[in-house]
Amino acid sequence: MAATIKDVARLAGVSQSSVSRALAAPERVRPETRERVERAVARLGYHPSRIARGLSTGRTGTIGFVVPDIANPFFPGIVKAAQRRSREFGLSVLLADSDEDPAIEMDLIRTLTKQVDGFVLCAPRAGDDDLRAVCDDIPVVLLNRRVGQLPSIIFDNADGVRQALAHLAALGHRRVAYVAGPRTSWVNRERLRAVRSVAAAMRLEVVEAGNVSPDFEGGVAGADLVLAASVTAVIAYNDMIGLGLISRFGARGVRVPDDVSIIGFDDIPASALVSPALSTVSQPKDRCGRAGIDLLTDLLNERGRAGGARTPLPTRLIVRASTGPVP
Amino acid sequence: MAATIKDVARLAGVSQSSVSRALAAPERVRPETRERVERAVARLGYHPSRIARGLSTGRTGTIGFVVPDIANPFFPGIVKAAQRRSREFGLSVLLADSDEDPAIEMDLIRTLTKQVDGFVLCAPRAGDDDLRAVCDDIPVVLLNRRVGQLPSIIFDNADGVRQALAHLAALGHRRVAYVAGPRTSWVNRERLRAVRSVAAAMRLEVVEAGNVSPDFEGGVAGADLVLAASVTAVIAYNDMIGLGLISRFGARGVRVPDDVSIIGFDDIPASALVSPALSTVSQPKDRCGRAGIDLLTDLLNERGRAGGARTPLPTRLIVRASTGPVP
DNA sequence: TTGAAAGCGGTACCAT
DNA sequence: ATGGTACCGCTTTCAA
Repeated sequence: MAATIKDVARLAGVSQSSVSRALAAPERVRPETRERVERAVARLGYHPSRIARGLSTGRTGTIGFVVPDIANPFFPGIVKAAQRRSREFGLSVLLADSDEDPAIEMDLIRTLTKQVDGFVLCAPRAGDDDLRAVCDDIPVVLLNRRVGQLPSIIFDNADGVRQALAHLAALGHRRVAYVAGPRTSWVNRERLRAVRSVAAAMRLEVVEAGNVSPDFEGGVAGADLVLAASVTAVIAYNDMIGLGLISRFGARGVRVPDDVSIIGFDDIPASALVSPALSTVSQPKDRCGRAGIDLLTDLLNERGRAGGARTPLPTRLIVRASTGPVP
Repeated sequence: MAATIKDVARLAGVSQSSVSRALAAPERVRPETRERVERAVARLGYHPSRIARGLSTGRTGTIGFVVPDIANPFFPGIVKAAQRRSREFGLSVLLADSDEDPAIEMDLIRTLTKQVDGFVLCAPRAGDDDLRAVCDDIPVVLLNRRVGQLPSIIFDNADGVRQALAHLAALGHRRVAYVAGPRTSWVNRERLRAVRSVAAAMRLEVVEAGNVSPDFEGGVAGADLVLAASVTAVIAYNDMIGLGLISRFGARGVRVPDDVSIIGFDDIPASALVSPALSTVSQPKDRCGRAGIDLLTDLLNERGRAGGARTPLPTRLIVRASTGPVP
């Protein structure tokens, strides 16, 4: 079977220790020794076993990455960036999908804990206390969620809302609906809070519709709620809802943006493809994934333990065809 | 730190061996012993270390899942199903994204090999020989790709093409374009071959356009190629290309489906959302992901080593607004 | 600079 | 049914 460090040692005519050293700290062995080892390694096609190494070092070289739903187009971008960054550090990514279920999420975390050096929890659905408990056992970085002082990377939701409302106000809208996502979503609460305070500051009227599920069907359902509220513009919790709104409005003969303007959140790929294309508050998913890994590796190396108070990542409004002047 | 098997043994007043047995083969220890162990386990919150176990058993309980691009909406469905199924077996999934690069793909496989029990390679981009080499080292299941007799799960592309062409023929179309995806894609070659032979049998004329990249931009580029060929219908290598076609046709004033009909492959979520909605050949992604894991676990348990000649998974044409009668 | 040996946390064989 | 013990492959003292 696969060559072990012993095989290399024998072939090179040195001890295991020397092989280990030659690989981990080349400067600590005589050049000649190093060369003999290297030759043996090459001849045998030797790759050290990560799990054996893990057993003795306590480091697995693997990080756990948990997402609520990999089929939700918001997450792949983040996962991909995290994956790339991890590769640069020589780390593997153990991806787990919790199916939006807090119980499965905690279960996943529990079983993976022995297998990974740390976790990146992307928009975790678990409760604050559960999350805090996990953090006591193992390094954890939260993405898109803030829990006390736990290390986390978040987007500047409030500023995104501000940009969206400013855009609508500039177009003359005075009465705006917010179609809310899941009550359990931290991000939803953030956006809702921002909508309220910013709208008040801008003297806009706000109608809250929902909560609806954060998908296309949720948007379809939300559309009728919105129509009953006689607003001229809508901000949706996310793009999938926004897409559902567009579709249902079309079916009911409500023209977008002539009769009503729509803005979503997330800038998922489909938003640019539908017509009318959906205006949206875009978030730098790649930066988020990258930053998550960077922060976690810092934690793993005991650097900057505090880490809690990272400034939020900037968001950016993308104006597309779904927003227009007030009718 | 975390409790080890020793701690449990001490607390339960038995030997390590008994603890190990009580956990792995409860029927092989006296009920009383088992109970003492269980109590100790509960009190200590003990979870066996997978990596330590892995070292001695040679099994990691983890499978490697490699995809070319997790951001491609075709893959998340498969990954998710595989993940679910793995959970049922108590296996973890190490997901790796090769960024569509055959070299990265092989690199990933190489480094992960020591860390997983086997691989599921989803639509691998590597060459046949490389793939064969991997299979010699470690159990592997191929998804959406066939290489000799290697174990694999594929879709019935030929039948999908047949359904698509039959639909178009029934609508009166006689001259059809195929917008080809990457030349390196096994699936593209399969579909192209099927288009040729089925069209010949149905006495349809076929024009080949492309190859284009398998994304929205590829479709945009392909649209102009198609227009120059004066056909009344198009089959696209995949839905992303189909979406690009719809968009570009719209921009050039070509009406879909009045002037030209379009059919894609994959049934990605966005296809149902655009307008006109894209007709597409749908493939059972969940079954594929599940079957991949099932086949791999069979392999891991030395059952049904042959496995090569699985019958392809059925595909199904979904007719939506993008196909209509010949102009 | 190098080698011997003691773990890391389990499993599994062999006596008892 | 149970305990003792030799590994699994690698890292890391500790001496030499």
